[in-house]
Amino acid sequence: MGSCDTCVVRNRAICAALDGDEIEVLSTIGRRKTLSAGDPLIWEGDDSLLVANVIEGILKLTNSTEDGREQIVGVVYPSDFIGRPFGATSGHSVTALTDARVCVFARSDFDRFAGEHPALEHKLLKRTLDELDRTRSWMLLLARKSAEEKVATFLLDMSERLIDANCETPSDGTLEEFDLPFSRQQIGDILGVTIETVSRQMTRLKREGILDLPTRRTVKILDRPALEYMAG
Amino acid sequence: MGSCDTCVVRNRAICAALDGDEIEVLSTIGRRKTLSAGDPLIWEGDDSLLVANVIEGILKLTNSTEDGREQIVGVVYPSDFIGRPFGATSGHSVTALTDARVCVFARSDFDRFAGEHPALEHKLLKRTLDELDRTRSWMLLLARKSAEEKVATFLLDMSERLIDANCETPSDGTLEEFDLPFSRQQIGDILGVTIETVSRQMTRLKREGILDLPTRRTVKILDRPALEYMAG
DNA sequence: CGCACCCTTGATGGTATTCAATTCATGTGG
DNA sequence: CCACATGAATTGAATACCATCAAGGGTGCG
Repeated sequence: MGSCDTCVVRNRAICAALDGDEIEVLSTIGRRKTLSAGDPLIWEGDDSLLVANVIEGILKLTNSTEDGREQIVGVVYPSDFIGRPFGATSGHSVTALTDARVCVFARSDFDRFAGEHPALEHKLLKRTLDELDRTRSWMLLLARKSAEEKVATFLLDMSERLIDANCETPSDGTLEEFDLPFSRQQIGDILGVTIETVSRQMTRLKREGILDLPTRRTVKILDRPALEYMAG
Repeated sequence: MGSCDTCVVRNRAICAALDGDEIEVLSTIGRRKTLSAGDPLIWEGDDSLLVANVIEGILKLTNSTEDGREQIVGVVYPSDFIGRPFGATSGHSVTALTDARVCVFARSDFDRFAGEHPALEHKLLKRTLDELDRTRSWMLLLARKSAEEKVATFLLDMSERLIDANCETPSDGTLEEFDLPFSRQQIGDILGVTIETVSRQMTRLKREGILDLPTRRTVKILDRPALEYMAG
């Protein structure tokens, strides 16, 4: 039932393309779903049965080899879109990293609705193009950067991404202290290195006075220029 | 001028979404452009001024670090779409790998036209979603696979991609002998390894009787199951 | 024929992985 | 409240893999 009126991402998600009447219809085909950290939503290779908008929380998209090596190929935040419309199967798994709430649609329902609402498809297209650009830039990091550069790039990337999420954002637009929403293992899975390598690079950055690590999840950037230099 | 009537990719490119009258209009805003192997079309970071359809030839999309390391983040074939509509800047360079012909549009013209033709945007959206899936799968290869697995995966991928291009395709849908459209250096840039590593893996595959390499550009798969096993 | 370019092959070294042990944080029950 | 268990993170040592550096081969083209 229509809870779109109170939806916190109503104006940031692709739904923003719709007017009051249209959103009313969309709300009849979608439903809220709550996930606990670690819960899977979609499995790699499965039939593409559902798509969703993220309302709250963080989820990972992963690809795996048969022998169990895993790579995080994307991370989605509130207002981001999940799933594979207009396609038979999902190319990757989707799993909640934190407790999360999503707004799910049966793919067939969504496909039909989208076909009738070009403005919605337009927003989805822009989002997908952005995501493709971001993904391609990340390929350079995965394929060519050293572990040091990877970790430095990752930390700078996080300090940007978490600005919205953090209400105490300073006006100059940089966030020097924040809590990582990822474990060391997950950071490794994002960067394509082992947990030990992540750990060693982090402690080195701390030892060199570029970072402070008050707790395992907290990062404080002390020397941003140096970090940017290391990012390559 | 309207050369769409004779365009060889008319029914495969996104233009297939348009009827006769519409294609007439589109043809007035697009123009053919011929590229020689090595010619750049778009530079990474530049303002996004043009988009294009590939008519003939193969082009690479690349990202580079400041110190000159290059990664091929995508390869486009005839009927594929190039460029960044609805966006300010291009995230990657586009360069012809072979002699090529493309159909270019000023981005602003294309954006306007696309906005008025939802069917075109729909096709573009599907293409972009496909490309995003492919790109994400490639991330697993770049980040986690060994050089051996990378080369094996690459060769299998090529044997699939080149089926269309090759008219003598056998009915069973596998292509066991083909010419690589890439130099060893370019293969390295695609796989995120050095040219020497590519060379060593190729000769090893030959020595083990899995491949034959009659010329530098020609590959003949002798033992596909073994190659698939190596691909991981 | 000779030059240029691409590719191959060899020797060496560096970086990240792997395996292993220890420390640290968190939560549970006595 | 503290001992203890559990899982995460760190640290260390040894190894493997790939990059780098360097030289030589082959192919095609003027």
